[in-house]
Amino acid sequence: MAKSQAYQRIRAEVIRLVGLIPKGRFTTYGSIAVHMNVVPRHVASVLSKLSDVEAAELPWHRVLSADAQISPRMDSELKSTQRQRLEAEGLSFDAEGKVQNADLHFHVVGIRRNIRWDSPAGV
DNA sequence: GGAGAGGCTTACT
DNA sequence: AAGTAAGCCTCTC
Repeated sequence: MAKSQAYQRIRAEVIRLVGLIPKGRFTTYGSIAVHMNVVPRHVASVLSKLSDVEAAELPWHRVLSADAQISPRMDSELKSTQRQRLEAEGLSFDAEGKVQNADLHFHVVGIRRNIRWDSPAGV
């Protein structure tokens, strides 16, 4: 029995969902959180507390913040790593660290809440 | 057992 | 439009 079954469940789901993200796509903490019916912070916390093995195997870099940006609170090294990995997968980043064509590369995690990128008009 | 913090989000000011 | 404040639930000290 784990310390908290809830957290175990959450972590397992996060891992699974993140692992399901296809290459060249991304999703957001909020999307995952909503999908699991948890708060976004949990998703972030889970990712930050992942095991080394999981962090190495899991494409956590495909998880971005709500605005399709790399989380600014993240460690500097991780931020650059994340960006490099995403670029390596074919994603493009703006000078601000925003994903270009976010709506095109967004991976829907089961459900989708009302994603409000700045310009849905482009679609 | 209580208090602080956590890779976010949303809403109001 | 940008910045500040509160919220969510769980973990860790």
